[in-house]
Amino acid sequence: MPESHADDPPKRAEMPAEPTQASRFGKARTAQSGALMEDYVELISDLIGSGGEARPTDIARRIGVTHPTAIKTIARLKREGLAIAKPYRGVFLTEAGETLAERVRARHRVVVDLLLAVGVPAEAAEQDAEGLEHHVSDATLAAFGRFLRERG
Amino acid sequence: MPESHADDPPKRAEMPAEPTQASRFGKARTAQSGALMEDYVELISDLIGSGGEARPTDIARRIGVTHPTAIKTIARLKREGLAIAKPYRGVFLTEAGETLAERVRARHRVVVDLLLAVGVPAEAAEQDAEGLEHHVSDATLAAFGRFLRERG
DNA sequence: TTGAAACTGTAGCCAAGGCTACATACTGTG
DNA sequence: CACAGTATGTAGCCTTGGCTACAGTTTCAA
Repeated sequence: MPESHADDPPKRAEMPAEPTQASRFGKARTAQSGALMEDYVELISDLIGSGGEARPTDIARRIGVTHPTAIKTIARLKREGLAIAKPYRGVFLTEAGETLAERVRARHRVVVDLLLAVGVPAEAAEQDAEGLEHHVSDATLAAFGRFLRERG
Repeated sequence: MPESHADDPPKRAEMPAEPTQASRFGKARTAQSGALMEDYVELISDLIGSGGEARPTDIARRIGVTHPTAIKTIARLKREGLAIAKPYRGVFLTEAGETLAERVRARHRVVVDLLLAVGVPAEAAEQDAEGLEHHVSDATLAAFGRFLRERG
């Protein structure tokens, strides 16, 4: 969404969400934006790591969307400097993309492990983690790690 | 999004996501759709329960958006049978809306408690719960409840 | 080597969820 | 009771993330 246009001076009428107690909502909402990107980056990294190639069609199938949707998102990945892709030649991650992928993957693991540790059935854990992981803050992630370590 | 159009017969070219191992993504994505609705419904219920009125401006401020955005979302709530609102007269929940609100509230509590129980700092717990709760499946919620009861 | 099949890409549409700008209704004071 | 100020509502625009339809490339097997 509003990807920092750097043009605020004019007027700015209604300033929403001055830090009242409940503007926690805003945070969750904004965070949600990057979720898709993270999924793509993680998947691309996996595909390359385990097979060699990340083709748009495979990505689309794995994410569960049609290929034009995947291609459009990949274009956005490129715009944001996370991936590179020449037409008909597969998708690759930039340095930044790889870094992000690694971070996402690590977080995913911790979330799944935490869910399992508190007794969530394996299947649900894997499935829910996909949705949950994008909303886990650093503080919470750290707490999860601690919990897992302290009761192995 | 594509809210079940009941019109598939024609052609349907590309069927995305036949249950391959990784179509778990789709689930998380779809679930995300209802998140906003849930937040609104919960908030409206809170406002009514604790003060008497749920006005669009208050809702907007609490959610952290401008009032036209809130009004538009409230319109959607009405369309979906979760709320009723006559112009200039505040927003109220339907039976269905109240039921949903109660369910959301209960889930929120469990999620926060679970986070606290595994050692997440209170502030982060409250904040993250807002984003996490919409992705917690029934199975996982049940597991959370069990965990809390069995050690707590 | 040549074509059919599969993959890739483009165009154009839609709904959700944001925003700003403007218009209208309410309400409470003076 | 009038009117200023606030709350509501409307219009119109934007981006994201979906989709279908169609067009252009590659590739692989006859």
